[in-house]
Amino acid sequence: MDTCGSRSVNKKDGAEDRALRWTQTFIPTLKEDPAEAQVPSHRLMVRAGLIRQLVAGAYTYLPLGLRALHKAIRIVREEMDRAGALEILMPAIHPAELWQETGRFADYGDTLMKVRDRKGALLVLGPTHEEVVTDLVRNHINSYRQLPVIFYQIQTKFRDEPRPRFGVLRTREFLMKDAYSFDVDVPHLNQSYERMYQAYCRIFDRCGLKYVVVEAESGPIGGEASHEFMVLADTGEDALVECERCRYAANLERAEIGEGDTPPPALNEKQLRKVHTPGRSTIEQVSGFLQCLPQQMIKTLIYLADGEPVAVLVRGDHEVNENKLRRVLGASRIELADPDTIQRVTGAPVGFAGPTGLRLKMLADRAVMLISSGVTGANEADYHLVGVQPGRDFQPDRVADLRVASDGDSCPRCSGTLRLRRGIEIGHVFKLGTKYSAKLGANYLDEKGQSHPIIMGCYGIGINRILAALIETSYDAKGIIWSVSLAPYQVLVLPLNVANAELMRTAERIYRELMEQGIEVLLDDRDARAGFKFNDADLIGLPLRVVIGEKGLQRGEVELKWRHQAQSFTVPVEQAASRAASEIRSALQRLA
RNA sequence: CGGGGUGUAGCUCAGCUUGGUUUAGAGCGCUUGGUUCGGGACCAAGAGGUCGCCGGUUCAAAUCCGGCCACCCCGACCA
Repeated sequence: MDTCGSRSVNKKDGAEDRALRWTQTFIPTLKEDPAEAQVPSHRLMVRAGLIRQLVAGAYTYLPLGLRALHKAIRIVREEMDRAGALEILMPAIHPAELWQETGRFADYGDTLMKVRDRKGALLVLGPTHEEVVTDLVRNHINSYRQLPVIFYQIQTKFRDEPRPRFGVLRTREFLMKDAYSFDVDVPHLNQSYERMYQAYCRIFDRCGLKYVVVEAESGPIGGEASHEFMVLADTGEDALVECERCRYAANLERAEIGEGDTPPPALNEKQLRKVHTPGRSTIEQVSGFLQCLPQQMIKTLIYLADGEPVAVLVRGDHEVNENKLRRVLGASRIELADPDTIQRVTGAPVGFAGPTGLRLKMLADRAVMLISSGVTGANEADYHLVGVQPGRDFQPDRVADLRVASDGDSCPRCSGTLRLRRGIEIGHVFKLGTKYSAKLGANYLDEKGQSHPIIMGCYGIGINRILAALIETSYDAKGIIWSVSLAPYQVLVLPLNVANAELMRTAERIYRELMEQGIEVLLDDRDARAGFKFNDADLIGLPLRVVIGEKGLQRGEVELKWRHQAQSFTVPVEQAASRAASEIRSALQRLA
């Protein structure tokens, strides 16, 4: 590109600091909110000139956004290296056959992006890389002497999401740090896992994020244990619970519930009695019709566990947690039964099933057993039973924690209370075990020459989400409030009047001195009014602002202001750069 | 995939119901000149649009009808 063309208005600028002068870089700020942006991070990232959308779920990172992204990448890379993980770079295009080997070609379904090459061969755009690393390892690692090893990469992933949304929070193309550990046995896996877990804590601490670590379901990736790193935000897509008293926290998909359920008020019905409830099949309809509370009702759901029908009882105001159900039953596949099956096993249409007289394997949530007199379906169309007493009128085969936790439930670990929160998932660590190594034949030979599948773990971080999550939790009415560690630049030098030569000389000097001290600085050399520049400064949210104005200069002073603080302070001109530099250094120190 | 919404200038939107005085508009942004200059200034003159695409109705379509596409929202789904 020709840099000497029409844009070189400021002739004194060399190419070397182009990115450091506002007039020479590209920061397209917007005064108005973009119509499509719903959440704060999306709105502000667009308005502050960090990103622009190309299609649904794919964004261009502009210079400011890219700088912040690079900051996050750098922190992640430093901590991965420090934890002893080895950086590699795997391809984004994978042969479909590799995915068919593990069965995930089918499991991933439409989320997998597929392309055909010129020969007609089917390729997959990698949504994650278990298959590819495991293929690498099976071909090149075969001895216990080569273990343990952790590989990681920072690479673009592709997932054809059913619904990309919330700006950079859920996209079809995104940057992910994915790491994979390989160990000889579970104790060693646990060590690798712990190492990654600690590295994640350091990464997110350094980013300045406030996060909680929650116990999580491992999802379709499989495995036995997993934790998610969540940034609490009302706009987050994930629901989780957090104990008010102890450190217990879990994704809602996983959250256990303590035994402290309080029984609902008893009905006035002591005897079992059949009542006519024409056309009332939902909890809402029946409780309204019979003038009872939903929590006095017993909801009877017929599930198919690996094809076998089972009855699952929960209180009317509760929901079944299918993950818990699957685990309790030891089943691999759980689904709600179809209407035909329900008619066949209960003798009634959907909405009238009940435990009394039901000849089926029956599981009940603990809260159900505390109902002293309840309402439930009569296994007969248009009839319900009232005065139902667990133990007397039915006896489940098993009582367990089967429901989705809700706000106010008791903590499974202490006597505290669980609170429902929303969060943004920024990192996830899993113990995979041998799921992939067994399928792909990634084995090692032990000291005795015996072959075993390698024990794996996998560890992901959504790099783009780090930025979005930070902004989502750190902004005000004026704009973004960056942490020092992720900010695209650390200091903004803002001369108020670029036409004043002496003032500009001072600004340039402070700017040079800051650069010499290794501080990342942006000089707002635009010929614009003060208010305009202040508003843009607040919008892009650089941590420290140095304002050089005529009045201050007459007193020999410049103004320093932290973006996150309301008050500014003045320092003598000659100390401005060193003071700003030391402020930044100590702020960085606090995050390290 | 189901339901809803929106596509008009770089951005935010009006105009569409009731087709023709609209030669397609406003504000912001952009260009030029001037006045201003510590919290999104003012005046003047400009540049910028196949009204998402294709077809239909009509003497006449941004406006009515049909189809398609894109984007957004709710749900389902999902790291």
